[in-house]
Amino acid sequence: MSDVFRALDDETRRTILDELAARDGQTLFEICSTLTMRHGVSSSRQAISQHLAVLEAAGLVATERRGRSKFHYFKPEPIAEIARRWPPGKRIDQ
Amino acid sequence: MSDVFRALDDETRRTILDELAARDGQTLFEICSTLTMRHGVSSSRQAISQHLAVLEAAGLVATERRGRSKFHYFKPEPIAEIARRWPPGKRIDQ
DNA sequence: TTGATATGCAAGCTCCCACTTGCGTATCAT
DNA sequence: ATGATACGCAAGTGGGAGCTTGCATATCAA
Repeated sequence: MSDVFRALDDETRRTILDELAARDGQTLFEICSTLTMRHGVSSSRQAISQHLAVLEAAGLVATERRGRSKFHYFKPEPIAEIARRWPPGKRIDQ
Repeated sequence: MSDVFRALDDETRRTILDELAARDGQTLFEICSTLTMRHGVSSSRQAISQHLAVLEAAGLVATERRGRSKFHYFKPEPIAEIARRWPPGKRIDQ
């Protein structure tokens, strides 16, 4: 559970989640490309790979290997758990 | 916006939010006491004070001064924004 | 098999974050 | 005014996170 918050505490990892939420099932190289093209991110391949490992350990990304490629899928469940931990409607203030 | 994720990436700060969500409007000393009593946390007063400053900068906690006491209130809005950024029902997988 | 592709592992470096420590300030009771 | 209470500021320290670098592994095409 604490891995989720640590994983989300990084701008590059949040951008990766945005990108996977838009186009699911990308490989590492595809993610590296789209991060450089569409978003202004220009990190190395190893950096992105380590970011994906952190996201996977947190349960925010699931992976599937086919051949020499590894496809990545966004899993929104851990984020829904965050919203359930601090629901907005417990108090009546503001 | 990135301050919210950084603020949530700390076990003590998350416990403070839990505590304020349960009993809103506590002072710094009250928070120090309840953290030690109910939860197993035993941080110094200065540490808790700095944690509250981080939470306030992120918009997760609002404060109100009366006399020499400062009362702290939990604001769930930034967390609702997180849930809105990655909604669960965008895809049909899982 | 050879070479290219796609990814993984591990050590080292730098920098930021949480915590401590010491002092300072404002408010209240006596 | 004096002391006690409740909190704030700022410098210093230790540990962890992200990034790089270099090498290793596995898959596919020729």
